[in-house]
Amino acid sequence: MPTPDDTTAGAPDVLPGADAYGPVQRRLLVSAVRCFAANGFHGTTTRDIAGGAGLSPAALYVHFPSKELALYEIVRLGHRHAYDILVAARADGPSGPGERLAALVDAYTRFHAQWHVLARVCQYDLGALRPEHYEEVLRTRHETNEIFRVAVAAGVDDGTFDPGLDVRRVARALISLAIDLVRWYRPDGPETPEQLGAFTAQLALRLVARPGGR
Amino acid sequence: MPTPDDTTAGAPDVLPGADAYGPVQRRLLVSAVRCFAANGFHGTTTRDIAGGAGLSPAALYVHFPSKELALYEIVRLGHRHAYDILVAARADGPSGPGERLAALVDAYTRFHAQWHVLARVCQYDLGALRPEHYEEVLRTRHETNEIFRVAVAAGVDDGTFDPGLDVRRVARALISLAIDLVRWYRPDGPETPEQLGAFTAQLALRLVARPGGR
DNA sequence: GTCTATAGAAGGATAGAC
DNA sequence: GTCTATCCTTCTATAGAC
Repeated sequence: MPTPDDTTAGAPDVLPGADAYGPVQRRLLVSAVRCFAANGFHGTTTRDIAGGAGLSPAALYVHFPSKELALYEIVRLGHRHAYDILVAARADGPSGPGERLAALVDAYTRFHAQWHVLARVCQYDLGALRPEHYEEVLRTRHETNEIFRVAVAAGVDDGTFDPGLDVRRVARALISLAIDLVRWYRPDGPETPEQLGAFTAQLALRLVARPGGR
Repeated sequence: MPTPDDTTAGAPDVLPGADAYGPVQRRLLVSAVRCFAANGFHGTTTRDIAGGAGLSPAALYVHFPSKELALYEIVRLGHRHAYDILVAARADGPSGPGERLAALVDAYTRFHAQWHVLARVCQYDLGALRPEHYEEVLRTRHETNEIFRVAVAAGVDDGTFDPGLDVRRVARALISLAIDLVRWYRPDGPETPEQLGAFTAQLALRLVARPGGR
């Protein structure tokens, strides 16, 4: 669906929901995401960002009041998109706690693989946000994590999962499995996002399974 | 064992094996680890590092030829220490594949929690290393990961673990569980490194268990 | 080995022409 | 909205006194 042509009009492969921006803003955000992912916020200059979008250094400030606000826009977009994907996965079709949890882990893992450039920025550069922006992002993260905790708790409560599970810790582990891949995932590797999602979902079901059950 | 007194002589709580350095180098490295962990390599100035050690900006260059080499020293120390801990855990006592894998995951998790400030730098700031230093660190990481792959394979081969396991992917998942905690672990939280290690080791055994077995 | 002082380069952000 | 030019700050690293 997305074309790699980010010079003209295509929605680039590092920015979901890029349609919400004008073409120049979009090019700047795409350039910023790539720069931040490669060198971190503090390792990226405003000249890098503008240059990557084919603009002069000053042009950045026509579209964003500061480098930090460009980062905030990116991080907000990424977190919002991840949240939306989980909500959609949760609503998808009627199913029991196992299927539902597997769908969530699958979707969350696929998200981090498919948008790994953006996801990397969302995980590694949070500390560069100003305190008020950081707090706002943390709120979204909390809601996202809560989806997993509720999904694990549902299976524990109705007896589908191991009743002895520590819900918060298990949910945290599932989130770790999905997120940590931004540290090592490369799109030219042997695994597709779909394969990674399916495998991680399998692991999730192993983690919550009843001891003797199958 | 370590005292929080890093002004005079104590081995500080962010630098294992600090005895290998002189007192001033040690103070500089401790300051650098804390700064890098808090703000990243590019977000840290040489003044921050020197100031944190109670020295003038120029003093850093008496002990390290550049900021990057101070980072390299830190990252090398952290990776070496993690590797040593795994080798020690692997050698500890006679046991089957399950006990051995649990011991590895336990030790690796405890390491990342106990030395979370250092571990954070080792995970987040690798990209700031010069290429030749980065390559060297990658070699150590490969050896570390190999320990987990061998431990998983041993249990698969002798039938203790699920024979259908994908060894590389499962080992990678176990490593993810241990490493990802540097992203969220805080020492003032409700869990001790020991509790985290024990819990993650439990999860590891669930991941490798035979489908029907207990 | 530590300091003060500073060189020399690069960074974030702005001014003003077009 | 984009450009060139530049302000002013901050940065890494060095010079030279003590």
